[in-house]
This record gives sequence, C-alpha cells and structure tokens, in this order.
Amino acid sequence: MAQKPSIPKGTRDFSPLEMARRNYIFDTIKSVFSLYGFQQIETPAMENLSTLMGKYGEEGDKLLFKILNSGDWKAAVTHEALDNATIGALTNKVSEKGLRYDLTVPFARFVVQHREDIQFPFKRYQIQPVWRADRPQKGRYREFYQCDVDVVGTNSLLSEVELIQIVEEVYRRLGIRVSLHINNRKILAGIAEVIGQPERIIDITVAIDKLDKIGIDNVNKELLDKGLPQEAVDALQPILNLSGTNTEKLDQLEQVLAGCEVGLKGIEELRTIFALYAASTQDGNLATYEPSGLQIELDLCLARGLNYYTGAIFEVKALDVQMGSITGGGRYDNLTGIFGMPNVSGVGISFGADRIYDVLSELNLYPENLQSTTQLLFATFGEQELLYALGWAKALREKGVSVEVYPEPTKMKKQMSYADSKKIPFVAIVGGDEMTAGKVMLKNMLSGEQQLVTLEELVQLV
RNA sequence: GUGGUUAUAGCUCAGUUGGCAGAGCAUCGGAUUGUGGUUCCGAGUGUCGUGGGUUCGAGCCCCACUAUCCACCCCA
Repeated sequence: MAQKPSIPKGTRDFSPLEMARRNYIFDTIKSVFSLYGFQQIETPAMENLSTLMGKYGEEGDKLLFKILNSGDWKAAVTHEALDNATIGALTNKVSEKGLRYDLTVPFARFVVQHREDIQFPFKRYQIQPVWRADRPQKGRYREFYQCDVDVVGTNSLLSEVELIQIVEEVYRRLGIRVSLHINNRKILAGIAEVIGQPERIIDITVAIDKLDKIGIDNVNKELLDKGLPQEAVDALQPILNLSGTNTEKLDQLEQVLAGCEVGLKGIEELRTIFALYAASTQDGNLATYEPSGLQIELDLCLARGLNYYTGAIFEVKALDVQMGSITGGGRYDNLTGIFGMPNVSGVGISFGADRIYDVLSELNLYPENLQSTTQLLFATFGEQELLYALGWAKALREKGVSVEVYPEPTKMKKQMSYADSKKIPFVAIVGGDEMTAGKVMLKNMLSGEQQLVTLEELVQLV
C-alpha cells in the first residue's frame, strides 16, 4: 500500500473512458471555435520567468511553478546571498523558466514575437494544460486544461458578442444550462472614482466580488477593515443594491455615474454589446436587451482577479451544479504592451475543460456511445485460425473498419468477455469449420444473433 | 499561507466498551471441452498510511510525521 507509486498532488491520470469523455468536450469546443474562424496554435509548457512574472498579481507569482536551472545551479548562490537575499531574489538566481500559468499571457508573448507573420485581427484558440501551485480542492487542480479563444487587434465589440455566442453554442451542444455574468472594468473604475477612492479599485472589487457569498454586511465590514472611509462605503450601497433587468440596472447606474467619463464609457460598451447580441438572435428584441437564447446577467459584483482586464469581463456558471466558474474572460487593452507592442486590444475567454468534465459527470450528460472504437473482434480457436483471421483483419482495415484480433486462441469465454467489456459490437468466430468453408461466424453482440458469412458479406454487415 | 476531514483487500467502505481482519463490487475458477452480457456454486488477497507511546492485549486510545479530501485566500 504505502509503496504504491503515485502522482503529484493535484494531478490526474486519465483512463480510456475519461479520455473519450474529455475528447468529447474538446471536440465540441473546437468545432464551435472553428465555426467562428478561430485557428489553433500551441505554445511551450515552459516560458521564461520574465514572461510570466508580474502578470498575475502578487498571488499569481506565488502560484507559478518554477523550474530549477539545469547544471550547476548551486554555483550562482553564494553563502551571503543564501543568508541575506529575499526568496524572490534567490529564486531568480536558480530558476529562469516556469510552467505557464494560463494561456493568455503566453499568447500575448506569441503575438508580439510573431507580429510580422500575423494578420490582424488575429483569431486564435489554444487548448493546452496550465499549471498552478495551488492547494487542490473540488474543481481545482494543479494541472488542468484551458480552452482559450481570443481575438486581438480590434476594438470592435462585435468580438465580445462572438464570444458570447460561442459560449451559448458550446453549452447548448454539451447540454449544460448556464448563466453568463457580465460586467465591465470601466464601470468598476467609475464606481471607485465616484465614491472618491479611485486608487482602491482592487480592494473594492475583491470585496464586492464576494457579495453573494458572504452577504452585504460582511462586504461592508471587509471594506472598512481595508481602511475605506465610512462615507465611501455608504456611497457604495446604492450600487450594490441595484436591481431589475439589465437595462434597468444600466439606467440606474447611469444616474449614479453621471459625470464620470470612464464609468459612462463602460455603460455604453455594455449597452452596445447587449444590443448587438440581441440583434444577432432571431427573436432578439432591441428594446429590452433581454435576448432569449442565453441567460445573460449584468453582475456588478463580478470582478475577476487577473488585473490585465480593462473592458468587458465575463464569467459563466453552471445552473444545476455547485461549482466555481467554468468559463471566464474579458477584454484587455494593453497586454501586449508589457512585451513592447502597445495599442493592441484583445478580448478572450477560457473554457475550463476539467470543470466542465466534472459538471457533465455530476449531471450524467455524456452521450452513451463514446467509448467503443473497435467495430469487430476476431475470436479464434487455434494458431491456424489466428493466421486466417489476420488476413481477414487486414482486408477489413483496408475498407476502413476498426478491427482487433484477439492475440491468442484462448478459451472462447475469455475472448467473448473481452469483446463485451470493450463494448465491441461484432465478434467474428473462427474455427476449423469456418476456415474450411472460407467464412467466419459473425455474432452480433447486442442481439446475440449469429450467421456464417463471407468476407464480402462481412464488409456489408459491420 | 490558514482551518478542518479522512487513511482497513484491486475499488467502495463496515469494524460495537480495546479481545481471532469483515462485506459488497471487481478479479479468477467451475456449472457450460465452440459463445459474452443475466443466473448459480466456489476461491484468493491485507506491513489496518508511517514511526513512536499507553496496555496483559491496539484497526480502535495518545503523540509526531506523511498522504488525502474539503473549506478559506485566490481562481478554470
């Protein structure tokens, strides 16, 4: 028991069944991405630490997996440094690479590095694992897959709308009922400005992000604990208590944020996004901005931690399962600026494949027939029959049929059990009589019926 | 980083006041020497997470460690 091999905390093996289900998710997502003209890229698992550090805030830097330098990494560390240097400074000496933390920052690096070869607007998707040195728990892993779609090089809000449509279509195909929460960083900035605390935007958003979890009283308490003046907290109350339809909320907000340029800009952006989305749905109603397709909710409590977002931000939650967000993203106006390429706006979202997997599992929403790949198994009674089956198998494979030959002529019961456990729909039994007749006994594993058939008949039947 | 949970057969878990180590599922064999899924019969498997302590005696009580899951922080 204790000596059994294991894998690192927060990582997982995937069995054939799990892979079949994961591929179902990936294939569904990919096919929707393609419908909107996004093309796939990949980037390396490891990036230079200089690329990753400082992009995810203080917390993010701590959660980066860092790779120890190859060779004599110890040479760079003097006794003096060991005693005096900070952890960060010491880390820089012994590690210059790290595992990617998400796909967005490597993508920004990709865009800047390959800018000469890229036609803008650039629409790419990327499905790869990312790593975070987090403490694992439900729906949280140290290695997990993200499915990112981003479009960079355009300010058009049509991109936001396309992403919303993609969300809608992916979850429609997967059969998951979801709600999409939307907000805008500019509105959050406007709120901070209006209550007179523009530089406290991060503390404010982090606190109100918890509103539906811990309640308004605790949010207020946390804001006061963080050192916000009572007047500012009081000024915030009408904003936290907004209600009604999205349109009504925006109207109320417009009053509150009157005269605040950045806040009004955010409101205008959301109005445009709602209008464009409504226009894109067949029964859309421009007057109400309440399209029927997907439940979209303006949620001022939505903040999102990654601090490179500057415009609209999204988060998607499953309605029928208790789980963190399964998709999230937003617009970032200047992510490439960090890498020396300013004025390239981008917007993107990320589907959390592993959480989607957990949601589908809990709701039992996987299609039945995901697993079987083999169409026909040859079961044989002896060495001669085995060779005979080999020839047939080759012929069938040339016709595009997935065929297995049971590798040894053991007891029929064992060979049948194998077919059964792999859900192989047909078994061709080969014995002396069949060989003499130049046929095989084809058994339908579902109905139990069997018949003697020639190769030509076999091709027709399976 | 903080708090809690759990750790017993391949898997899921029982195990009473401290007194012989258990069940279901899975696996294997047989009923059925050319036929799976259903049924019946039979069989095997344990460093009770690791190390120490208390006790005549510890799976059970105490301590430490490790792993695990859950919650917080943060996030997909």
